[in-house]
Amino acid sequence: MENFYLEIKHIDKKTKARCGILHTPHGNVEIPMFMPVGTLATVKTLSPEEVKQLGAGVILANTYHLFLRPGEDIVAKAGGLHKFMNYDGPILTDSGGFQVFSLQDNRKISEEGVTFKSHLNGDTLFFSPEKVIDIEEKLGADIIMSFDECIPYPVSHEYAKKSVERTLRWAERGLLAHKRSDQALFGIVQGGEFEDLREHSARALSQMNFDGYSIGGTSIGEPKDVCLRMVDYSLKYLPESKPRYLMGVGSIDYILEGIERGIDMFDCVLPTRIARHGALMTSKGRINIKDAKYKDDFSSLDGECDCYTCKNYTKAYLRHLFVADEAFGKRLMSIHNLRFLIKMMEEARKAIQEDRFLEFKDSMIKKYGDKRGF
RNA sequence: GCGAAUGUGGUGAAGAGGCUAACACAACCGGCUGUGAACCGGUCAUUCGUGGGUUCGAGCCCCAUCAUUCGCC
Repeated sequence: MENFYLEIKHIDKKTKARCGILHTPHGNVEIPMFMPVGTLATVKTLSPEEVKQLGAGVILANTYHLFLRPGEDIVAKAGGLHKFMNYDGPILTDSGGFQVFSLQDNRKISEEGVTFKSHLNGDTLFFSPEKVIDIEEKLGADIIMSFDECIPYPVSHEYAKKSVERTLRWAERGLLAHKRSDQALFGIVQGGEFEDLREHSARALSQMNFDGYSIGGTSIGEPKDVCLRMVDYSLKYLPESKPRYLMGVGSIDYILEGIERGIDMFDCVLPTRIARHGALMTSKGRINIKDAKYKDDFSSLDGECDCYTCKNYTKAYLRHLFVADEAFGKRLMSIHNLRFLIKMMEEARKAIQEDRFLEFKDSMIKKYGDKRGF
């Protein structure tokens, strides 16, 4: 695909961390980046303008959810996702592989695809790699993901192998089915915690010439060292010239570990979800705004933050809004958490440019080291 | 002053003689990682207005007392 490519500007001298620009049909974005999740074609509680103001490069939306409601044909009729949700920046659609994984009890996997039951009304439905690509083409995101099976952890080598092989065949089928030339298609490395399978998956996908590659199957309850091993095994065999996307990772330490290893893109529901539930990422660690100690704390959330929330509101007010279950509170806290992560990415890019990513990472981790991880 | 009803945690209350007083809300504290998620989990009455009695055993039965509410003077 022509108008989609990664321009690597600099690689940190002491690590594999890299920074640069990802060119997409809806604008250029800097990497490494964090992508806010807007499953249902909206980052919950925020307007597209707000998301943009936070400095977010890409918004994620979900094939599975939009297929169920309102349906890809409605979105196509609206003129595609960008018009439908009034966002002119780059959009990425996840394939639904992860959703099918979380539907575990209500699905059946075969060579052809996955039969599953809608979580909305119990309808029996079917996804094949071709069907998913067809939906994603109708949705019209800039980056689309191929349909994969996200295997659980732990899992036997035997099952992981069988699954990886099938996911590779699905990747190939998706690639063949993909017709639109204005959408980048990413392949997804799987293979559980097994080095040989990750290698096989990454090598095989690399030969298929996707526009980018992502690492899937992490952040599903495995210990941190296992997660990082899976990333290492996968990354080793992926082409350096293409964007690399670590799916579903959004905690501060994991993101930094990922960047150090050469990951360019991250997405996660964590910042927005925990914000709606009253947890905030601050330069002093995580805080739960509902704690009684903030009842009369009229200081800002985070003195080092430049977001709208921190510049204009106090902890006491945020706590009040949260306790009173006011929508505005969830919005203010989502703004903050997203800005916090996005700002961290901005600082990480700068650190990479200046060959001091390791120092940056260590100082960040030191700040959070004794606190609970996000 | 007389009559009636009711007294269980911060609140609304279950509980009609038998294990550690249900449940909900509030409060307090956690968690959430390609959003089935404005969700989930934990803690929260050594004690039933008070005092006495009956009973192997009482929040539940009896007596007294206090309080509250309603009705009548």
